[in-house]
Amino acid sequence: MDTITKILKEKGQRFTSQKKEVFCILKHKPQTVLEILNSLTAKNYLMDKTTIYRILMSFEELGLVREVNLGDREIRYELANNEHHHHLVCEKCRSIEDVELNEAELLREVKNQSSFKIKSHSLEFFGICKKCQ
Amino acid sequence: MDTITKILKEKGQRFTSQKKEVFCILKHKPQTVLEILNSLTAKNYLMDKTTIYRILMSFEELGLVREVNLGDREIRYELANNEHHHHLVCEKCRSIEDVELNEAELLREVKNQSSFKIKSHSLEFFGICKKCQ
DNA sequence: GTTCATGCAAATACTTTGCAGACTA
DNA sequence: TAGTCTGCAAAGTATTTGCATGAAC
Repeated sequence: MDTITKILKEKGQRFTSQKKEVFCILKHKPQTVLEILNSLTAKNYLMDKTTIYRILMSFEELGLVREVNLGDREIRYELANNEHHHHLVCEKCRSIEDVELNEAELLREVKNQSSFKIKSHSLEFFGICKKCQ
Repeated sequence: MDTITKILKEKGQRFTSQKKEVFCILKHKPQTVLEILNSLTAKNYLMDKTTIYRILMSFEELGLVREVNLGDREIRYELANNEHHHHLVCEKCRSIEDVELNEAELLREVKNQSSFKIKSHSLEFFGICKKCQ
């Protein structure tokens, strides 16, 4: 929460209460714009949809937030600075579990194959959760 | 192209020329609905947008097609049975490079951590391509 | 011939834009 | 106080739905 103010300040941007709320709500899990809106409403924090779109766009450009696709034709957003982790998505109940993996080996493999300069990656697993099996 | 007719038949579905065209167009690269429409138009094959939506939805349910997110707020579709591979996406020019990786080790790691039954996964890398560096 | 699929039109839903007023620094 | 940000309204896109016609088997 401290880095965010610094990053915003560097770009001459303001740290508003709306930005704070969006940032906090994203700590829980990746969410679509509508889900974020609903989460905020549930917390009794009313905010216009447009503002959410604008904040997400700005956060994404600043590298604070990244997109996640959980395979249901929706784009979700999650914090980028969170401990880097990946998702197990249940195709039945759509629940999300987190896993932490060591992907150093993978990155090395890519480096060997290509002169592409990797800055980030996204890795999602799809299947059936314990409950639904 | 043979498996597809079989899979469709099993579900009592028809193999139409529209489905064939969508299937073929997806061989080249992951594309959004609009991109598919444009690719087909360029080939002089006119098809209604609605039909593309419906075919993609059906292909996805049958496991023939999967979603890909290249980080630009668009959902693209690609063939699922293609040799399994991953993407290097250039954040500057938005070009896509393919890589093949051995992810057996990763899958094993997940298995150790969770009783989730994995059926598929998606892995994308973001960064800067050789040209744009 | 039966059943499923497509195209068109219309209805919804989602996202972006412009601008006046509010707020941060 | 200057300059950014927000909310509202409206415009612009994208996606879904319903139904009549057409195509596959």
